[in-house]
Amino acid sequence: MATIEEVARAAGVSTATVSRALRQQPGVSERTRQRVRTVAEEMNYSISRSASGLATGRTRRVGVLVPFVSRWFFGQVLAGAEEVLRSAGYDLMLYVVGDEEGRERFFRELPLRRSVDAVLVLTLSLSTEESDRLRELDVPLGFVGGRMDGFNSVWIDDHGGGMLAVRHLLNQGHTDIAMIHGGAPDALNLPAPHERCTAFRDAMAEHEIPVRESWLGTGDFSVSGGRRAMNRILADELRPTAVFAMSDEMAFGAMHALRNHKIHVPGEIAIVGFDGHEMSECSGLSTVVQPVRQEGGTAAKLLLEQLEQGSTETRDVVLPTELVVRSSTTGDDSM
Amino acid sequence: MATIEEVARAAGVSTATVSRALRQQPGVSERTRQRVRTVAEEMNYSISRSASGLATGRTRRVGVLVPFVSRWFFGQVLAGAEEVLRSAGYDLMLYVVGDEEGRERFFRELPLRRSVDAVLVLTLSLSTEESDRLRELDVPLGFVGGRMDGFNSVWIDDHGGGMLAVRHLLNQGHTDIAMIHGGAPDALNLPAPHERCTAFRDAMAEHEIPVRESWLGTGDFSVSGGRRAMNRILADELRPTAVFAMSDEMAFGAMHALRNHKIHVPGEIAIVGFDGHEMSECSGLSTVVQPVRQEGGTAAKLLLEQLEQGSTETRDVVLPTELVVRSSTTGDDSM
DNA sequence: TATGCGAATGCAAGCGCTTGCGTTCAGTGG
DNA sequence: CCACTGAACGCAAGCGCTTGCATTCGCATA
Repeated sequence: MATIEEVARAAGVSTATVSRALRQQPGVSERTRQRVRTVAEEMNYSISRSASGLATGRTRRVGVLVPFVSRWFFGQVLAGAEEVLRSAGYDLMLYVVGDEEGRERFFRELPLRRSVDAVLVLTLSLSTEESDRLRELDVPLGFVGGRMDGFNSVWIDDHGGGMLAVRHLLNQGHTDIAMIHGGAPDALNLPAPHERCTAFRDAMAEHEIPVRESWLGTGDFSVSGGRRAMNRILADELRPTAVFAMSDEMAFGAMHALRNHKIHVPGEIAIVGFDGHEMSECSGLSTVVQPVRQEGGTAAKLLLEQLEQGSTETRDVVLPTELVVRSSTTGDDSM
Repeated sequence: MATIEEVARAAGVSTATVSRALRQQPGVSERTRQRVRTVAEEMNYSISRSASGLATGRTRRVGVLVPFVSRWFFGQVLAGAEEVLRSAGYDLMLYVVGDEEGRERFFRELPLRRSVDAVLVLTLSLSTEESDRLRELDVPLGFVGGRMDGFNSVWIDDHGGGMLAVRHLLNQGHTDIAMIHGGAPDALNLPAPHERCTAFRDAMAEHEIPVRESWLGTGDFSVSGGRRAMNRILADELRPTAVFAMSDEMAFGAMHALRNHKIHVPGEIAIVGFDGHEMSECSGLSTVVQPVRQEGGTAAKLLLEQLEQGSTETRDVVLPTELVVRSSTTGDDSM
């Protein structure tokens, strides 16, 4: 594997010139630059990131933290970020810090210290200590899923989105509305889920409809959780006529539960989700669509911009949501 | 950010000793080792991967290639690999090479040259040139989803799994069986999908049942593709009584299509999938479960083993599949 | 022809580690 | 008491780049 030294010798120039030529820096004549490039290509030369990193102090690598990779939402966000990073010539180092143990270890050892130019946190709720620990890294930071001091933040209007969903149900004439939320401390205790909850209560309050507590279920953002929550709600003496699920996956679970109970959707119970999961269309699920990939991509872009400017100034971006109505809330589809 | 130099000075030893102490190498007394460790911790020292990499020629990084991240299957495999790599102290560099453009660029530039100790390819069918290009890297290679020369390979018995599924249908008395496969050149043109197809034909042949070509649909491994395929099959003058879908996601799509046509599952048409997708349980889908996470984890382990032994010898591992029967093929569940 | 001046290029000192080898030193057997 | 030994430790030469500064060179200007 050729080194810059060998390329320099082969091209009859110094290593300095090779370095400058290959990195498009000024101070090299066009003739020389071409020759160096050709020689380098012929020798199948590729720069040693380690050496380059040592010399410059920059790694051209971005660390990305996710709680899971195997869930649709995170996969999408990750894909969006990866695409932007890759086309900017940055490598992406993936850290999955879902379980408590891995997480604890991650923040203790902080393996990305000195090995990453920036860090992107995807929808992972950080404790104060954890975010401080990241700030100590002294590199540009990005966050998807809420606003965060010192982080370039990208999020959606969760409250607005939630209102969209619940008002839609209310407009259909529903008053007996149940809600399936994420989880106890709201699962990942992110602002997003909480906002959607608040939106539910606010929309109900708008119409002066009291919220029935036994119609509030917990589904930890999973399909099976959604099903369990729905079953629990159905165990109540009264039955709602509509359900607002805070994620599509929980909505899917709920729909399965309803099917098992032979309860017709939307005839007997209407249901609306949140996310715009790829399967929502097939399932005929009405949902609040968020631009998932774009969230990851935008966050990556903000990060790269800050990296290039070398500034410490962070930016915030709020992305739009949109209600897509399907057969799970309107009877006009065969269901 | 402290360097080894500063730690050495603070601990009153040479950098050599610090290096050896921290890396658990012999030649340091226990007393010294402890002192160094304490000092390093106090100073919040962390090694510079670049410098270390330059000096040793090893990066403690593994490159992972995936065609997508946002699909359940890939997410799971990736998660399995990540976990193993992380706990072995390796960082994972993610490369998504789904689209043709990114892929072409990836193999041309080969950004992981010199920046990775090993490469893991997840269910991505490589052309001969592409795999040769990886072999040129001269690092241990791993592959999930089939056998590959020069790669530590992990796969499942796709043919056996397919037989399991189809025989199950046959045993239920079905003879009119349709199949939804991945895609034209079998989508990612991996051995796996092809094997499952062959299994279908073999199982049918076992029972001397001819395959009806108009009951073979193409669903590109997606939910919507599965739905389309099912619709196309239903457009045939004859209607099958069972369907074998080569992936759960396509099976989900097919089930939605059936529901839209008000065709009862399994009463009128039974359906069996392949994968063990997390939603298969909720959907009551019978399926051939494969140990997805484990596939990623095993491949990572093989890679690490080879890395540690420094050998060039690769290994192959075949993981088991299992048929899980649910309500989509047996009527005993309310569906 | 002498002089000046950019542009092009080379020199060499790092960047922060690792590691082969030499040195020191306490302990041991003769 | 001395030579010897092995463990513990330090020296310093890299690893392959980048980059500030010095040098060279071609060419226009005086």
